[in-house]
Amino acid sequence: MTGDFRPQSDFLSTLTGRGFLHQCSDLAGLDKIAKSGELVAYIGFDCTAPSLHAGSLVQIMLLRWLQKTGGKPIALMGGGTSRVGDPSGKDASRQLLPLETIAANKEGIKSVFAKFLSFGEGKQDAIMQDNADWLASLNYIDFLRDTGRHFSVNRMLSMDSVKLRLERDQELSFLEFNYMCLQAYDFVELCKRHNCVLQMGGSDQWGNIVTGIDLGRRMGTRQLYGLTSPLLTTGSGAKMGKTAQGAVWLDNSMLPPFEYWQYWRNCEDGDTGRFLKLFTELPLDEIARLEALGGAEINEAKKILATEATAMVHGREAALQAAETARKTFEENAPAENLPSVEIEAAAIEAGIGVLAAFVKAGLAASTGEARRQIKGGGLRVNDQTVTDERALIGPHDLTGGAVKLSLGRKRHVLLKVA
RNA sequence: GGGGGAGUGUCCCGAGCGGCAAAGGGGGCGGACUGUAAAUCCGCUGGCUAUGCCUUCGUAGGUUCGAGUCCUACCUCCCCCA
Repeated sequence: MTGDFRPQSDFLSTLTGRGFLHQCSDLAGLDKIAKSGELVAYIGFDCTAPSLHAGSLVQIMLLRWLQKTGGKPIALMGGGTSRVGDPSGKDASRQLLPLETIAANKEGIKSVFAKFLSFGEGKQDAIMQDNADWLASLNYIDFLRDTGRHFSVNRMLSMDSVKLRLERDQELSFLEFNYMCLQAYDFVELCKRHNCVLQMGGSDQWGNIVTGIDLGRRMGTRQLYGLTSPLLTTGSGAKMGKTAQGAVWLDNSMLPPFEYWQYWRNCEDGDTGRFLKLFTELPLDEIARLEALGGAEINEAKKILATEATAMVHGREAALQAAETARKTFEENAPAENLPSVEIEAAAIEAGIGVLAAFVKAGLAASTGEARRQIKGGGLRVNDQTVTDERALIGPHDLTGGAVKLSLGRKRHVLLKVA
């Protein structure tokens, strides 16, 4: 997509070099602005969840690189659009969120951004905006008159996202159709308020971004630009940021640093280089070296990936600790006191707790039934001893340093600690 | 408005003569093999105080010893005609 264009700006050369660039509306034009040091850009984020997960990490890194290369990042919260509900969930299962929840979610998300961006009042400082500020008070008639007339339905119908739906005879509600209008309006509004001329996003946002650029032109803003990142999947095609246990949250209260570290450590061989470029800030030549490691040596690269990626979210100390915990656990098969833990009352241990209940309590099994099945399959271990009797009890004699180590499979370990 | 079809295991797709906790996939989890990878092979994939009990096939009723299966009404979606 980038052709042979050689960007002059630090921003675009970083993006192209690291594999962030999928499409851009005008590379040369954008490059010029980026080089001038006046680039203000935004990315929109949903605030339907209390935090962000690894699926948004590419977007977050885009903003981070923007700031590091002299630009001003804007994180736009979809507080206004969240009030309408998510249109893409076609079964009405997605509820409208109460305003307080949206507010709380915004706070959580902001704390994630704070780890990646420096916020403030300065020229290059990141800011957070909420489109509820302008969308919530929007008057329908005014909107139609001032903005609505600039949207070409013909054009919108020709966009892939819409066209596909029509061709497949899938329902496309008016509400959903309007999302791109609102998003386009956001872009224009941010341009007016903050001189923001670039919207970035995942490649699935391309149509919406272009609609915004178009609206800007019709409404007489400066020339706007759009840029998308590739939609990330793992080598085997799975969506980034989701595992069976749930999303890979970027918040230590929702996902312990150790598990975050593990997520990256367990990436597929073929993803290692790509991920190093996208999710760490190691120099490219260093990455090239790591990427070239063959066979089992690639594991060294994965550990570096895991530690670097974790350091960015949870701090270097926590990252090193996670690395050390993993080393003890997996390489030495030694007890590691910093594994994720769950507390249990002393009295319960005194009396003896059934293995089934213990694994459920530790969150390693969803139900006693599942725990039972795992035992049958040889998947559960207590202090590294495979459990064979589902009626076994865990008592004081199983404690080492006030904790029992419960394991599910090779990789998932939880310490049950006496409170 | 008229005619026809469909909604199944709370991840998805999808079979299902009145005996059904319900075939088969995919996905996921566990085991073996490895390198905490991939591929491959094997097992598991409603809940519980468990030789039994409870809840599941769009919703609510009905027939029946017994209903995912038959009947009625309703809801939702799709197709054809107007």
